[in-house]
Amino acid sequence: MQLKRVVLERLMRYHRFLSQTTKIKPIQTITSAQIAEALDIDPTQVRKDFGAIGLMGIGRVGYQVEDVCCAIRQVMGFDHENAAVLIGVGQLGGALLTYPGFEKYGLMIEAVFDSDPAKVGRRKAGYTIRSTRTLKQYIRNYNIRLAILCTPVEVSQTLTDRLTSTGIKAIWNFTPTSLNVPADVLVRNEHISLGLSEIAYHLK
Amino acid sequence: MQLKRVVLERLMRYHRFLSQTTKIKPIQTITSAQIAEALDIDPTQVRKDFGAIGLMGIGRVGYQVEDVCCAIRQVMGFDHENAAVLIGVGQLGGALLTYPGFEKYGLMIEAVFDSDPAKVGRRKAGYTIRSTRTLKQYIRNYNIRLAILCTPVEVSQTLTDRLTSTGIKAIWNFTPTSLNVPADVLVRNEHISLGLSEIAYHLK
DNA sequence: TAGATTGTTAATCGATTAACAATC
DNA sequence: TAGATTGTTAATCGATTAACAATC
Repeated sequence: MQLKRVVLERLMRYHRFLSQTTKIKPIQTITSAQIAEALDIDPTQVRKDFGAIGLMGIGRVGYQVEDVCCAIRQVMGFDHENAAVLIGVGQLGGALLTYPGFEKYGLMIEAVFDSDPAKVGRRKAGYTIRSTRTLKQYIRNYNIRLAILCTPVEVSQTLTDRLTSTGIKAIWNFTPTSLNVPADVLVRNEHISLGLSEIAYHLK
Repeated sequence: MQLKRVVLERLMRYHRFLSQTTKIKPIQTITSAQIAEALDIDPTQVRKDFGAIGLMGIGRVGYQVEDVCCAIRQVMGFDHENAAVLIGVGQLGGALLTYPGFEKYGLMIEAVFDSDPAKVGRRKAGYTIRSTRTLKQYIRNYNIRLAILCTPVEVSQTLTDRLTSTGIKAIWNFTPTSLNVPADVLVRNEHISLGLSEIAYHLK
C-alpha cells in the first residue's frame, strides 16, 4: 500500500535519528520506547510504522538498528539512483550543487542548465553550465526523470511547460510560485513562505 | 486560541492564491466554493478557517477578498516587523539575502555574520559582513528575536548555543542537522531531506 | 420572493493512543 | 521462570466532510 506523507516524514526522522545516534555511539539494537522518547512520538506509533514497512522486532530486545535503517532506505528508494538535472544556476542553484547529502539519498545531478548566455559554457561546482535550449534534448537522451528548478519566478512556468513536454516525472520546485503541471507529474514545492509563516505567527 | 499548523498552512495557501489571482484580475468578492475548487480543499473547510480568524462572509455573495487578505496578514503577524540576523554568508545565505519576498511578510534582515575572517568586512547584497564574535553584542543591543542559520553543519550547534544564550526567540534552521535548544526557543527546520524523501519515494 | 451562499451542528473518517495477550 | 518488549486489536481523539437552517 502507498505510504502516507506523514508516515514518510516519520520514517525520515527515524532514519536521521538512528544515523546520527549510531555515528556517535554504535549500538546493535534499540527499542520503540527509546526512539519514541527521543523524537517525542508515541511508542505504539513507532511500532506501527515499522510494521507497515515489514520490520519485525524481537520481544524484550527491540529492533536491529541496522535492519531498521536498511528497511527505511529501501522503502524510501534511497538505494535507487535518480538522475536529475538542475535548472537555474543562481545563488540558490549553486548552493544546492554543493549540498553534501544528495548522494546519500540516491540523487545524482547529471547536468546543470541556465538561460543566461553569459553563464552558459562556464563551470560551476564541477559542472559545465549548458543552455536551456538544449534541455529537452538532454532529458530525452539521458532519460532524466527529475528536474530541480531554481530559476527566477518569471520563467519558472515556461520552463515547467518545456519540462513536462519531455515527459519528466517530478519537479522539485525551489521557486516561490505555484506551477501548473499535468496530473501525472509530481511537484514538490519548497516554499520558504510556509516556514516564514510559522515563525511570524510564533513571534507575534 | 492558538491556531494549529495545518490551519496556518491553509491560511498561507488562501493568501497566496488570492494575491496571485487579484494581481491578474482584480475581483471584489470570492466564494468559499471558488477558493476550495482552486486549492482542492473542501468549501466547508474554507469557511471554518475563515470563521476561526473572525471573518464573516455575506450570504449569496461570499467574502470580500480585501478583508480576507488583511485578516490573514493580521493573524499571521505579517504586518508586524521582525528584525533578524543571518548567520553564514555562503551560497545559501547569499541566496536568502536576495530573496525578494521577505519584506512582504515583515521579515527584516538587519545584519549578516560569518566566522570566516576572509569574509568579514566584505560586502554582500548591500550588507557589510560582520564577525560572529560580535554576534551576541549585536543581538542584545538591537533586541533581535530571530536568527537565520545558514552555516556549515559543523558549527551550527555551537552557534545555536551562543544564540540561545542571548535570549533569542526563534531560529530558522537551514543547516541539515537537528539543533538542541531550550524549550522556549522555536526552531523551524528547512530540512531539504524531507522533500527529497517524497520525491525519491514517488520515483521508485 | 427565490435562490445561492454562509455559519454551524452533526456525522464520518482517519490517525493517534491505550490496552493487553503473545513472545523472547 | 519472570519480566520487558513486541504486534495488534480496541478506544479515543481530532480533523474533515455532510447536512441544513439562517441569511442576504
